[in-house]
Amino acid sequence: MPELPEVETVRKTLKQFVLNKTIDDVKVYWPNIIKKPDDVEEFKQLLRGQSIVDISRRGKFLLFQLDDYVLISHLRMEGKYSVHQAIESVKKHTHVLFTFTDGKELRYNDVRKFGTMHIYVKGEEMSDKPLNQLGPDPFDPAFTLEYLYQKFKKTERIVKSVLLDQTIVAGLGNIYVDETLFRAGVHPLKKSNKLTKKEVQKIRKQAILTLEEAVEQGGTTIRSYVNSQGEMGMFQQELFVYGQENEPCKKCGNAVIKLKVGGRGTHICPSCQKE
DNA sequence: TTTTATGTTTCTGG
DNA sequence: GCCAGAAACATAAA
Repeated sequence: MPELPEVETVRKTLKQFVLNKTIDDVKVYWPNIIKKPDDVEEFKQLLRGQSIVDISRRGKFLLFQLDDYVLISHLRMEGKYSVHQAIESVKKHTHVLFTFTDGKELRYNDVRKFGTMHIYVKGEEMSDKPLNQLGPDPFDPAFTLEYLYQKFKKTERIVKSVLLDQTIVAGLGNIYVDETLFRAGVHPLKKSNKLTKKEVQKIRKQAILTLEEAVEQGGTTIRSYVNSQGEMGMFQQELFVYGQENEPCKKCGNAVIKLKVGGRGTHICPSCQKE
C-alpha cells in the first residue's frame, strides 16, 4: 500500500503517540514478519527496556530509533500502526504488539502479512539489508539530474521499471510513478537509455514535486490506507491518471487508459504520453 | 462460485 | 542482466 508520502505521514502521526515511551514487552502472532534476528524470542528480548528516541524514514522504510537499536519496519501492501489502551480487544490482523510501561500498546496490523521487521545495533543498519541497497530518496541532494541521467543511460530497461527500482531512487511506487510520468509527458514503456536529458530533468522535477505535494496532503487513500490516527490521505483528489481509467484526461480531455507494464497496472493518457 | 486485482518486494526459470 | 511469472497472504469487486 504505502509509498513515500504515506510512510512519511505514518511517521509523523505515529511519532506524536509513541515518542519517549519505553517498551515493556512484545508479542508476535505471525513470526514470518520478523526477519532479523532469526529467533523471535531474541527479537523480543532485544526490545525489552528500550525507549523510542525518534522515528525516521528512509524510502518506504520506517526506522524506530531506540536507545541501543534501530527497528526497521516495512509496511509492504497493507501494514498499519495504531496505538491502543491495553484493554481494547486485539484485532484479527494484529500480528505484532508492543506493550509500553505506561500501559499503552503499539500494534502492527497487516491484512496480507507481507510486512517485514529487522533489528540492528544502532549505526550498523545502513551497511546491511534491507537498507544497504537503497538509492537516494527523491528529496536527497544526491538525487541530482546528473545522477539520474547516468543511471538511465546505462540500461535498456523501460523507464517505469527503473523508477520502481528502489536501488535507483527510494520511495516511488505504482501510484507516484504513473503520476510522475504523466506530469513529465513520458510514456512508461520508453527505454531509459533513449530518454533525452530534458526528459530526465522533467521526470526528476515532477517526481520531487508530486511527492512533496502528496506529503502535504497526507498521502493518497485509494482503498485502505490510513495514517496512525486512522485518518485518510487527501492526495487522491489530485491524481491525474492513477485510477482514472476511462475518465477524461485533465490536461487534454482524451480518455485515460489502463495497461499492464512490467506486471503492474499502469495508467496513461495516450495523447499526452507518446511512446 | 470463480476469477481478478491490489499502494511491495523477492525469488525462480528461461 | 533482464523479463515474466509466481510467491508471500487476504479481501473486495467483477
